Amino acid sequence: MNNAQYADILESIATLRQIRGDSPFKSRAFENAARSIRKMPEKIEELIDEGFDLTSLDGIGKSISGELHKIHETGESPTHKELLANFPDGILELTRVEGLGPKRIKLLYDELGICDLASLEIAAEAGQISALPGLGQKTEDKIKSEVIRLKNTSVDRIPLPLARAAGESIVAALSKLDCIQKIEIAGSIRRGRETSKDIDILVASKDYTLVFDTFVGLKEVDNILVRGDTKTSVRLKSGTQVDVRVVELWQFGAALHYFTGSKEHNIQIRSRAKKMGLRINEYGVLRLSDEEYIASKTEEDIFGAIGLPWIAPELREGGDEIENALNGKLPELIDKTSVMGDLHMHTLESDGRNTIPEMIEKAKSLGYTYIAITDHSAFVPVTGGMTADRFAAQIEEIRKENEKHSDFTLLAGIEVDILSDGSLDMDLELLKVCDWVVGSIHSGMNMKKENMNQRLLTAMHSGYLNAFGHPTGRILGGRKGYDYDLDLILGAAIENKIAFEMNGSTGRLDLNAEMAKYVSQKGAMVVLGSDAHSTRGLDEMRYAIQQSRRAEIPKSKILNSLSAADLLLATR
DNA sequence: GCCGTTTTCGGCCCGACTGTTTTCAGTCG
Repeated sequence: MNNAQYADILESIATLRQIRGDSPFKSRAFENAARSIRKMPEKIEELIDEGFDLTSLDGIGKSISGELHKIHETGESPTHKELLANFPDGILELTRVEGLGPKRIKLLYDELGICDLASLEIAAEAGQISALPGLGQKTEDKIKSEVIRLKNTSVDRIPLPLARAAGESIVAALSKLDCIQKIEIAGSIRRGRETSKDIDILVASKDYTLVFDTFVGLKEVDNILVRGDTKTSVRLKSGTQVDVRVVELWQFGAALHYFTGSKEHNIQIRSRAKKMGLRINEYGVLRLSDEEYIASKTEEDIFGAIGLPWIAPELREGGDEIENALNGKLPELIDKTSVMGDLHMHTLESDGRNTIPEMIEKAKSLGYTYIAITDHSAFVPVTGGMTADRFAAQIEEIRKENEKHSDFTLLAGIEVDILSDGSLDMDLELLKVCDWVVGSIHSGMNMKKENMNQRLLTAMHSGYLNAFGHPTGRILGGRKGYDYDLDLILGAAIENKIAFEMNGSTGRLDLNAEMAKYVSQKGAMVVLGSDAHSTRGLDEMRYAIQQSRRAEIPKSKILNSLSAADLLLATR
């Protein structure tokens, strides 16, 4: 059983206990433990086998440690089992219904026996819900439309790049208003979580009405969920929820911090403030003794008021970031200026849409001093990949093009297919003379684990690879990824100086932050790549950068933070 | 259930919005 499965059980316990009406603090304890386990790179099973004391982990005490041991031994938690005996399994799906929380779910179950979406729909159609105390016609109508919506949507979370793109389009539209003084995407998108449940946008303006009128009138908007004085939420036609919050300019920093979250980070920050005789809300830091706001304008002010340095949004997940901030142990994070070049991109030579000079021009505008062109090899026909002849010709072309630039280096590279037997889909002599080789899997992804291990080991030991492209093969919200023994392949990669890629392209984010942190801590180098198929695609480097920040990867572990000359030395 | 800049016991963030209420509970982030 992997960490996610342990976390799922703890989360299920948390939700069921809420519905049962237990202390909300006990529920939260299970949620905290679940989150802690989910983002931990070490495998909980191995820790238990090694006799590691789980209570030393964040949010895990004696009781939950005991649960975890029982799950390890028997595959099931007694607490979970007991809860499931009281409530049918399907009751958990009711939490997806907007407007239904634990109290109402319990009421619906106790009074009407509602235990899943199907029985909820029947009761709503029969008018039984509006007859319950505290619930009326509007609630019943809303439930009906929610059931219809949920029947048509299987996923509740959308991949970060899509969420950000949707958010930026709304920001662009609202920014046309003269009354907007400041506008920023907040929430999980700002923190760089790989999927988002909704899009949070913060606005500073004096004309709240105009902002909201414009917002709800946008063509992407399907319907208005709530509209108040300072906050409006809509659902887009795509199904995504967007929340817009408007504050005064002087409150922007406080509001940005509040609206960025995470929820657990905010709880910890506010608890700390409380102990210092302060109260933090979205308007600022309030000194309780005289009810004066002592900080509001910037996030730095908010953190400063409680004796902390500014903490990067990517770190605000309610883990150990506050403790680290206090001890001066916040990791140094890279930013876009740390990335000197992009080492994964495609051109018209395979399935890209732009020429080499066009890619160079865009790369220069991003501040890069080098790029590697890495068109596909021929194995997967749909990519229009290169045969040996074509690759040889492209290397020539790249050498000539490189001559034209004094302040920029164009590297000859390739994204070569790792074939089923682990051999590489290219003339090996050419791999030897080119500058940069990304090895990737694009076929036979469902191979059995043992075979995949052998395939990758063969490739890793070939002596030709510089990087392992999109190393898990997962697609966000889609494909799960290849099955192989990470530690085994990681060892071979380190031995052969092969970097693991953090691929920023839409839908991939592969490696993700958790795995990247793991491989980096184990000693592997990481390379950030856009996997661009057009000049615009080069912008997706920012997702690789942001995930590397979440993973707390130091600059010294990022291969393309080196200059071209040092990169070539390091990969010899 | 967890945890400790005041704590091994007693706290555990804070406010907006809605609907069903005649003053507030429930939900949400």
